[in-house]
Order: sequence, then C-alpha cells, then structure tokens
Amino acid sequence: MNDSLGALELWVDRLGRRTRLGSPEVESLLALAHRRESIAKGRDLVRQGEAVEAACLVASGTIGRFKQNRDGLRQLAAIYIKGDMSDLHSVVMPISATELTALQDSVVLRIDHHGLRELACRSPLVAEAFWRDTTVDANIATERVFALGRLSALSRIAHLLSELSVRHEAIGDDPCAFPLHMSQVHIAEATGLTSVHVNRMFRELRERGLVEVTRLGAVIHDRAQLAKIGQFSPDYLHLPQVGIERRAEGTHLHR
Amino acid sequence: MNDSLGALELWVDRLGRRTRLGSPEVESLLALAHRRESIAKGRDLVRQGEAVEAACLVASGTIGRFKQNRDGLRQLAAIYIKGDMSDLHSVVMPISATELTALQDSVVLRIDHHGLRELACRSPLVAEAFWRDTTVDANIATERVFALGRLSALSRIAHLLSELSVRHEAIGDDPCAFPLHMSQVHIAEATGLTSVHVNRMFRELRERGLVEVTRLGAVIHDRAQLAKIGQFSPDYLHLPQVGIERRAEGTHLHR
DNA sequence: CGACCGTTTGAGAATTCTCAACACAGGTGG
DNA sequence: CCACCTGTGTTGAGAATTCTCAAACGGTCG
Repeated sequence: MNDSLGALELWVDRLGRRTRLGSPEVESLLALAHRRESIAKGRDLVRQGEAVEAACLVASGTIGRFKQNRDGLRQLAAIYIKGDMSDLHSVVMPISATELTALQDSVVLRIDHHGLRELACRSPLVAEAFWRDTTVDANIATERVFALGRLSALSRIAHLLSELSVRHEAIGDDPCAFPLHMSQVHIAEATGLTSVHVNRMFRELRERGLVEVTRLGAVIHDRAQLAKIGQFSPDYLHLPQVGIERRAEGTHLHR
Repeated sequence: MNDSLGALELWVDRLGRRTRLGSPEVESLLALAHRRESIAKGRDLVRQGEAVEAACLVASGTIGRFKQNRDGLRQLAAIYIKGDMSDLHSVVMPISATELTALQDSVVLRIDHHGLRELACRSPLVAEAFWRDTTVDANIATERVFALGRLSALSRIAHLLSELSVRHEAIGDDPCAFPLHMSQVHIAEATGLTSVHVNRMFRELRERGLVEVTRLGAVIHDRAQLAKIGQFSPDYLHLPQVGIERRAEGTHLHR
C-alpha cells in the first residue's frame, strides 16, 4: 500500500512543508544514503542505553518507542508510522534513553548520522528543519502527558485513535479506515491501561457506534465525536491541512 | 545560594557541558541581549496558541508548562527552575501549543529569537547545542509519560521529587533540601492526581521517613530509597557526572 | 491437530476520586 | 487590633474507575 511514494519522499515532503527549504536542500535530503532493513514483529531496533550511529525512518509497519525499567515495567511513549523518523534526535543524543521496537513486521531505512550532520552543518535551514521535526515529536510527548494525566480510559483511547487518524491522513491513508499495526496490549502500553480494560473500552466505543477496531485496522464512524471524547485537537501535530487539501484536488494515492 | 551565578551563566554552562563549544561561542551566548521581567505567581508568560518572539530563561522562582483544554482540564507538563530555558523550542515553533505560567513569583529573562537564531545560523555548534537542549526537554517529557502511565501515585510523586532533587543539585542547590516553589495542587497537576491524594502520599512519604515537604521546601532524608520507589534513574536528564561527580569523583550516585 | 497469540468476558479487589468539613497562615479592610 | 477572607494543607467516608486474576474463545501457523 502506498509504496509508490517512498518513506523518504514522505518525510522530506513534510520537512519541506514545515520549513521552507530550497531545492538544493531537498535534493540532498532525498539523496541521503540509507540501508533498508526488515524488522520482525517484536524485535528491537535500538536498545535502551545503546549508542547509535544512524537514525531510523519507518518505511512500513509500526515502530514503538518504549521506556522500560528493570522491573519490566514498560510504557509505550511514541508510535511511529510510515514517513516518521523515529529517532532523528539521536543525531544530537546518540545514547538512547528509550528502546525502539517493531510492533509489527516493519521495514526501516537506517540513515547515518554522518550524512544528516553534514547536511545540517552545511545548511542552517536543514538544521532548523531537523530541530523543528524533533520538536513536533516533543509536542506529541507533551500531548500524551496531558492524556495520561487528565483523561479517563475511554478518552485516552479516543485521543490516541484520533491522533493516529490524523497522522494517517497526512500520509495519504483514509483517515477513517487505516491499518492499526498494533495489538490491544500495545494500545494498553500506550495509554497506561491494562489490555483487559482497553478491550472493554473498545467495546464501549463500538457500542456507541464510534469506532470499530479489528485485526485489520480501525474504522472510524464518527470522527468528530471521537475527537470530542478524546479532547483531541490536532494543532500540536503541526500537520497543516496543506497536505490534506493538496491531495483532495488530484491524485489520490489509492489503497 | 548560587545567586552569584546568574541564570544565563548557568544555562550557558550547561550547554557547554553537553556540547563542546568554543570560547567565541560561549562569549556570544553570554552576551545575548535580554529583558529581565518579574512575573507574579499565577501569571502567564505565554498563552496557548500565542505567537512568541522571545524565549524565556528562568532566573528565579518556578515556571510551569501547562497543557489545557476548553473544559479547564489542566495538566502540568514541565517544570522549569533557575537556569532552565522554558521554551527554547519556540525558536523553531513560535506558536505555543502550551501555556507558561509562574507557579510562584518569578523572574525570567526574555531573549529574542532573533539573537538566538543568528547565533545558531552562524555556528552549527551552537545550533547543535540548542537542539540538544530541547531534546533533553523532550526526554523529560518522555520520562513523565512513563511515570504517568506506569507508576502508582506514591511512585509518581517520588519520581518527581527525585528529578527535582537532581536538577537542583545540578544548579548548586542542596539536593536534599531545596525550595519547592509549588503547592500541592501543582504537584497534583504534574502527577495526574488530585491534591487530596497528593497530600495523603506526602504523609505516607513522611511517615516512612523519606521526605518532608513543607511550605519552605522539600527535605529528603533517604534519597536512594526515594529514587527506588520512584523508579528513578537520572540518565535521561543528561546532567550527571560533570557537575556531581566532580565532587564525589568516581562514585555513582544511584545504583 | 495442537500450540500460541490475541481477544473477550466475569467477578472481586485495590487504588484513586469526590465531596465535605475543618485548620491554619497571611493579608486586608474596618 | 481585630474580623474576615482567601489560599493552602489536612482528614474522613463513601463512590467510581481501573486492576487483578481467571477462564474461555477464535484464528493462524507449523
């Protein structure tokens, strides 16, 4: 699905929407060397405390960022889908404080820090674009703090689904029917709940006619209501409608 | 204590520890123009959605970053003390997704984006230092996600106090007796609890002989035990060694 | 077929919240 | 100087949400 447009193009496109890059910069970003790598479900890309020398761009599947402690307590702190750089910040902080794990069979592109650094040093605009990209990531973390600290179980799930809906929309998927490459256990790890309770909340959402989550993905029937329950407002994602409108007028990417 | 050392010096000093800056860079950072501003308790420095043109460096008091929604639900997402830049990221993301509020009477230095940008454009090292600084901020947010999602009320509070202890230590305060310029309501807003429950947990911590929190500040009697309860390990702050180990020379504080 | 992973459901337990009341300090105006 | 008022901390009791433990089910894959 959507493989016509590569992950690198998606990522650079988004960088370019948030930062006005010149075409030489765009060219050199698109020309970044990378290694394609398949990661089986449950496998780690990066361990906690590990020093990395490349950043990971998600090409397919879903990558989760986990914070874990000795007791095995595990919290899913971020979810990355196609076109997301899961650890661009590793360029300036190579020792990972968290762990990156494939939530489903995935493909990532490893891009050496070296190349990224070089571009950033050569062009302040690129440096700015990188910094801005990781800042959006931080925004998402802050939003999650809000959700975990102040929302009920149902709302947290609604919030998460709303966010994923918008992010999928931004990469050309149907915002109301997108694949959810994660189990209910993963949703629980992301929302600070138990999988048992997540299951009950899914039922609640289903019975209210808002969302159906199956193995195949999420089908959202009432996006507005879902966003309302989840206290969700997409500003913090900085995905200006630009992307959405542009697509409406022409080539829809299929599916 | 450390009032001899200004906030700007503290901040630049920390930048320099995390990024190897040349002395011209350090000079120009220290020479950054700024406006000193007193903020009364409860007053906003920055509103949600507002476009800002300057970043705020905390000189005294405590500044909180809040995420709020229409219903008045309010979550404290970050706490800034002396020497912290509360919104360096505003340089690349001028429209604030959160709100900055003084938790106590505070003094901040407003530093125009213009000057910061200029330095970052002129020196890739400075750009890197800035990016790295905001990445630590993101690390803290991620850590908070972990605490909110996976820790009990008691642990969350222990975690927060442990973090504040280390951060105060890093700016020259006594790590076991530092001012807490926040009310129990603020602690509750930070930990996703009610102030009533925070109060009970404080009692629990007091009765266990671990911490005493009064209007004057926090007095930690058993730092190791507190860190253990809070599942706290200070790596993510990227502060340690330099400041601390210089004194203890080789001894690891926790673990 | 059997094993396994993920989902689903039930029932009781634990944590945390809500509501309510009171204490105590500091500041304000009479 | 006192009365009052507001903000903060403290405590109690019952209620609500979420967890834990336990069991069963269905699909998928070797």
